[in-house]
Amino acid sequence: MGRATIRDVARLAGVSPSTVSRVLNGKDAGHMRPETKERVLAAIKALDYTPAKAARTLRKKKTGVIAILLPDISNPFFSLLARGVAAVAFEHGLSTLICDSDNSEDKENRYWDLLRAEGVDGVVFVPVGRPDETKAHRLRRRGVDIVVADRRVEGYPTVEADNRTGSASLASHLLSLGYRRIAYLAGPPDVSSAMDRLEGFLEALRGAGVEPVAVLHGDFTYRSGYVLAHRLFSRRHDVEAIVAANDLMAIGALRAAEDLNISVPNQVGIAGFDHVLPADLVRPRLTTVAVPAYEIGEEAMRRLLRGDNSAERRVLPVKLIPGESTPPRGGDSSGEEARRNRPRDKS
Amino acid sequence: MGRATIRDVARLAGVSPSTVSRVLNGKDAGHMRPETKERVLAAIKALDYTPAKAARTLRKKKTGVIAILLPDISNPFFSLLARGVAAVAFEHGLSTLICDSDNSEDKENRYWDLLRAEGVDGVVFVPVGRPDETKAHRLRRRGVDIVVADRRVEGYPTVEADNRTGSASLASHLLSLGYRRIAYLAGPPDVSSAMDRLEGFLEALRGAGVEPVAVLHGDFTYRSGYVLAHRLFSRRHDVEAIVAANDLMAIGALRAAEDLNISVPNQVGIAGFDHVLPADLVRPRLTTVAVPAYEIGEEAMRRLLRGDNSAERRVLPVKLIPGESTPPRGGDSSGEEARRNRPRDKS
DNA sequence: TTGAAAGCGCTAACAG
DNA sequence: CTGTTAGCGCTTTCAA
Repeated sequence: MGRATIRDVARLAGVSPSTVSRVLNGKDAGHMRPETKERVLAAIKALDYTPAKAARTLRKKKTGVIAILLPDISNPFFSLLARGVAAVAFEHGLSTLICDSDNSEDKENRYWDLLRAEGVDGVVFVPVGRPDETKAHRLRRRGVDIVVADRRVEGYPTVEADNRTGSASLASHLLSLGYRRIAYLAGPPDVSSAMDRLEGFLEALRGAGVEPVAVLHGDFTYRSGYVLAHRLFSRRHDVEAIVAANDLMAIGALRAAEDLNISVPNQVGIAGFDHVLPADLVRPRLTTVAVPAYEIGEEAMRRLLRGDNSAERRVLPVKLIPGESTPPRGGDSSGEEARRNRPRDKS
Repeated sequence: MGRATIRDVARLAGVSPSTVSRVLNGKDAGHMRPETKERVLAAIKALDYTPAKAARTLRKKKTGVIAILLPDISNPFFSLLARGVAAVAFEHGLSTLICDSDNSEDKENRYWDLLRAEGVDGVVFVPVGRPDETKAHRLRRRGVDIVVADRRVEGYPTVEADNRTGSASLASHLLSLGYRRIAYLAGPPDVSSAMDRLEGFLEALRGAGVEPVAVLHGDFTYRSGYVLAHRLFSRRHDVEAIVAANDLMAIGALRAAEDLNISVPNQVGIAGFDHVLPADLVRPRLTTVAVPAYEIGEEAMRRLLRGDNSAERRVLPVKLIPGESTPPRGGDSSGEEARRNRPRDKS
């Protein structure tokens, strides 16, 4: 019933606990009689022995556990990122504790306390907003490495996507297709990736002498995309395209248009960011920018393993994915597709 | 640098370690001088002390960690279920270790070993296929509770959805709408929920004297739905409806139809199961059956907390969600919607 | 090449 | 009401 201990194994093998420990830890390099080792191994198998991690942790002050603290595991972008982290961790014999802060800074802070008590060896952190750095700092001071993923936090190693460039290329793409009256549904102002996307977009637009017809801030959820687009459509009737800071918001906008009998892409074009699965499932297929979520997770975990604590930013490239939701429009585009009718619907 | 210990706190507060421990564990019920407690609390704060979990675990033989072992965290159904588990666990001060077996029985088995070493207090288990019960049994023999979620494993407590009834009601729904030539895209034969859905469906069909035109097995992924439907369409041209064992496969079928220029729902109706977010995002909106994934997770975790080890099955109700992907067709339906043209496309 | 002994940080009798 | 003591299961000097 009660699990076997190292002493049980030692007794059965007729050796001392230290010897068993040495076998367990591969500290028998060369200088251990093969026969002794055999006996120990046999005893381990006979008793179905597994070393208690807690005891080992207590001695070594290493838990073999890393955590990933993120805002919402049911968001496909984050679950992909988490998979990337876990895969690399698993390869290196580390366990992954997934902590879902549920988009709440309060819960996030409670998780920091938990992680501290748990004694995790490292944390991949996707902050909810502008994080209360003190919590993270305290852990860090105790020698726990922290790598921030997908977003930026001052003074921390970061692995993120090239949001600025990607967003700029999306803007150029739309401009080249003939879109001019463009509204932007941004993410939360305190999230770096959201702001990078917004700024990259505006910069490219302004570089071409174009001003957005509106910039509204949401919170990256499907719901907020729907609400913002709905509001926008009821206020303005001249929008040619809506660009959202992520795919879920873009899909929300798509649904809002649908509910208002505004045809996409005939009357209005829509684009997103991330290239998560739903962006491909939706019709018209979303024009978006592919962000390598899984790879961001992998790279963040690798930095953790490397103990790379420099505040350096690692930026992964992104890729424009043209979809059917933004067909060519107006006069100056290449226009290989037949022009759709684009009557403007009043109200 | 090195974290403070209980002795440091005791020294600073001028008390013994046991007193600090008592404060920490709320074992001061009534009989502790308030002033003493104050001093301890002050010392704890002054030293920014957090008890080391490893040491506590070593003594109490409880880690305060539960695990959820599942096939794919990036599947929206499972990530929702995981959230339900984690939410209840968090409420009770337990940490959740999410283990993603990546649909591989081998990885699943390696995770069992890890969980054993980790000394988790309980496991919510969504098996990949028909699980190698020996691994789970060994843990169980050590007093670790295991609750199986979403699927059934002989001899284990189970929390699942009423797949059979839900699938039967979906079948009846389609029959009442006038569908007769129906193909079924099933899940893996060794997964109980897949088989329950299949059997419930066939039973209802046969109860009405109808035989399915085909039954093909896939693996619950979007991809397999696409492939199977593609194959089906190229072999038969008389299918009136495709019903898939889950929404992702149904969406795959939707895309296959699209790629073959078969109009949904005009030429063929499509239905799924689960009611995950993508089912609502897709157009036509999918007819499906809502499965309470989050609640399954919550209930599984609650059983774990209760130590309810009986092999009893807890079955949660599901709900038919009619969508636009299966409009009324043929003669015997109520037909509140205008009939669509339904020419059969050859090739 | 192996064993003995000390102790990681905490909790739980048992005293007082 | 509080302190003393004895480990939990493991690793790691230090000796032999």
